[in-house]
Amino acid sequence: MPKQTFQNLPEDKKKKILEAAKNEFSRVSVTEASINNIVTEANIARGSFYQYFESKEDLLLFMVNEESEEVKKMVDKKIKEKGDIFETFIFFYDKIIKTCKDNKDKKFYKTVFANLRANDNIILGKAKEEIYDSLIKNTDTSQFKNKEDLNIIIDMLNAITRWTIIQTVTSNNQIDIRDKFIKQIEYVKMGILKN
Amino acid sequence: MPKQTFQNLPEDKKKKILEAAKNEFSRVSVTEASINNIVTEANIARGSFYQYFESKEDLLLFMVNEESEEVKKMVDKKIKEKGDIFETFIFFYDKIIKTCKDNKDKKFYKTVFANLRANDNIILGKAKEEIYDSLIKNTDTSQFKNKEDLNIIIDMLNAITRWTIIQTVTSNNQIDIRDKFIKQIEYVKMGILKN
DNA sequence: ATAATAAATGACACAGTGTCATAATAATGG
DNA sequence: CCATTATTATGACACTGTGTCATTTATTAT
Repeated sequence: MPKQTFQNLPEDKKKKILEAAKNEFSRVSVTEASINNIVTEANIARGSFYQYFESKEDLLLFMVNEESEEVKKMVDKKIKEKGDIFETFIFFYDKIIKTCKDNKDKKFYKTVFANLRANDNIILGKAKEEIYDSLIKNTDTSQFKNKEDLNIIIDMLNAITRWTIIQTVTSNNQIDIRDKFIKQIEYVKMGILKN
Repeated sequence: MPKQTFQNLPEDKKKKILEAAKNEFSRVSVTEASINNIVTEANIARGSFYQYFESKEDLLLFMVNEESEEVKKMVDKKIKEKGDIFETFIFFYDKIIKTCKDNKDKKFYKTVFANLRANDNIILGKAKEEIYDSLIKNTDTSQFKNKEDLNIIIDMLNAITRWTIIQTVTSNNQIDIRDKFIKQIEYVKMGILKN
């Protein structure tokens, strides 16, 4: 989280810094991002950056967090509606892709997702845990063969959805990919094999 | 691929360089890896590195390639044996994990896998395409509900396996994770829902 | 022995990092 | 109102790293 100093800043200054950061993080991954570029564009001294943030990772996390919270709320609502875990994961996928497409941030989220580490989650920070908990609590397992395996199933759906999101973001024919995704979810529900 | 100059080097010199590189790549991701560290440990001049390799990415790819080829051959053999795509993916998983555990390289593969980009595949280079082709060609789809969806199914299995590998490599209780993986594959085969 | 080819070297110019002592600005209260 | 204290801003500094290239050294072939 950004330091208090940053929080205290006048709105327009904050905005300018975040804008500059967004440009840099749209260009390259966090690791390759240059603090120099950010401070130059934002017209602040190099030292100031370190007054505001622990690191560039800290800054990026902060920028992504807000959106994570948003998605969390919507997913939470969705699962509570019908308890349908499959529908909810498709909804989650659509939500993320929509976020990527929002014109302003187009390149930003694309770059962020494409440069996730193998181990990183799409949803970061505590929002991730909270979504997981909500899914566990609110999923209707009455039609499941085995209710105790809910966590395993969520994990699997997560793996598939995550991979699809990344494919989508780094590709062009996005409709095709979504169709495949829907089919995959169907297979998970009903099985690949006959009988 | 390394330049001819590197290929021409005496074996022990090559070995020393690869050894140094392995240490560095075990420490941090490619992006963070320092060519300086490698040349210092290998006792070669900085300029020499660039006589041998295009970049550190080039070097890492070369180091991983051999293993990729190895895995490719074994997977190819496996799928040709019975045509069982599910069994083959589990076999693939076990193969990769075994590679990671090979004492010498323990940290190396762990670091490599943990630092994959979202979009990178576990198997790199042309070996990846070849495995895919072989799976498509040799899978027995006679029990499938829909033979035409084989590519979609492979994609899904790939997503799940990939995620499991990464979880395994970056975690401790690996047996637990493998068990979950087996269950997930079973669900994919038979479906989560009753009837 | 000499010419030609290949390999090795490290200085160079550049880009980026995080820190820190100091300067500028704002807030507080007597 | 000024003085003191707290907060914010600054950029030089010492580092570590990058890729290049003219030059030196070694090897090979004639």
